[in-house]
Amino acid sequence: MLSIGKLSAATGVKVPTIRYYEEIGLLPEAERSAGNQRLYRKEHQERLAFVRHSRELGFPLDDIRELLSLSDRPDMSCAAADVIASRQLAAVKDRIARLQALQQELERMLTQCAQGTISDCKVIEVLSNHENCLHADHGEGCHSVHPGHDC
Amino acid sequence: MLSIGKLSAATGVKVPTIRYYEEIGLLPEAERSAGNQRLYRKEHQERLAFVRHSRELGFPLDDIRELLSLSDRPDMSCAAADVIASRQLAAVKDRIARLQALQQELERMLTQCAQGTISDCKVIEVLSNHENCLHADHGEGCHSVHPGHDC
DNA sequence: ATAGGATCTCTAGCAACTAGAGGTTCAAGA
DNA sequence: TCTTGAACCTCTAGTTGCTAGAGATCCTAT
Repeated sequence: MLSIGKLSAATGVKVPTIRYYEEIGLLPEAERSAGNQRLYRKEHQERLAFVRHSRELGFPLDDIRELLSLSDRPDMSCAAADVIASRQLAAVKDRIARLQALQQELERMLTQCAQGTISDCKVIEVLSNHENCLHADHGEGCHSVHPGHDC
Repeated sequence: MLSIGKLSAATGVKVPTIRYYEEIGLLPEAERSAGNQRLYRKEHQERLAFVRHSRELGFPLDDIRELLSLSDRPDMSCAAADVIASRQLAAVKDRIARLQALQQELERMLTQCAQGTISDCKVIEVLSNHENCLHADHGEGCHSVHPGHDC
């Protein structure tokens, strides 16, 4: 039986975060000691490790909730888990592509900056002028944009 | 003189977001019509476009606030703007590296998944076992970890 | 027995918005 | 000119995934 502090140390998840996970139903309610303190076992530790690893992989808590409910039913097909992971993979690839474009643009900004005054600083200039930017439009087009604005 | 809706259409920033930016002091308080509706000019539009583009590049609002105050003082050295952009570039590179590791791991998960049942689903298994993961430790080590936990 | 670290609950706050309620103003058509 | 309905106003509350603090209680080691 682990205290919440030990569980935290064992999993690398902070104490208030563990309580938060319990509160939102991601972890079951812990047993309590005579003095009302939470007590955990190996199975809780494993579940929490699962959550932590999934979070590190970028899964939102709702997806983790779903994955947990899947792993509780080991006789089901894993197609659902596959779908979640695929969705996540697509999101990761998309984020990488966007970030690489941003990286290019930031590098361009920085190499052009002549270390002069603000009035000829390319950083500010690039940020001011949307026209000659590289970073927009990767795949599904310019997101969250109003009609009439083409970036 | 543009209404807030026209400004929104012109910049691609949603109406409530514009009001929010004004509320937090990122944009100056707008003039008002006789009927208390906000009115904007070209300079507001430019400032908002600057904010939007910076947000797209991932700058947090506080950095944008700083960049805006820099661009208001065109006689100063642009070293400060450089610092902000460099910081952002470093953050972007770091995020790319992490995401690429995640991508690898997700792909590994998915290719190993035999489309069987949950009980032999690699997706769930990989998420359960932290030991054989590739994604941890990129540069500054395992972040946000308690002493005693080595990931 | 006691000191002080760990735990408890509760509330509030962070970024960066988004959504809704309930009320007012503006612009275009009849 | 009137009317209608879209756009605007303010205000509050919600989102995600936590984090920080207050003030009280518990547990463990000396």
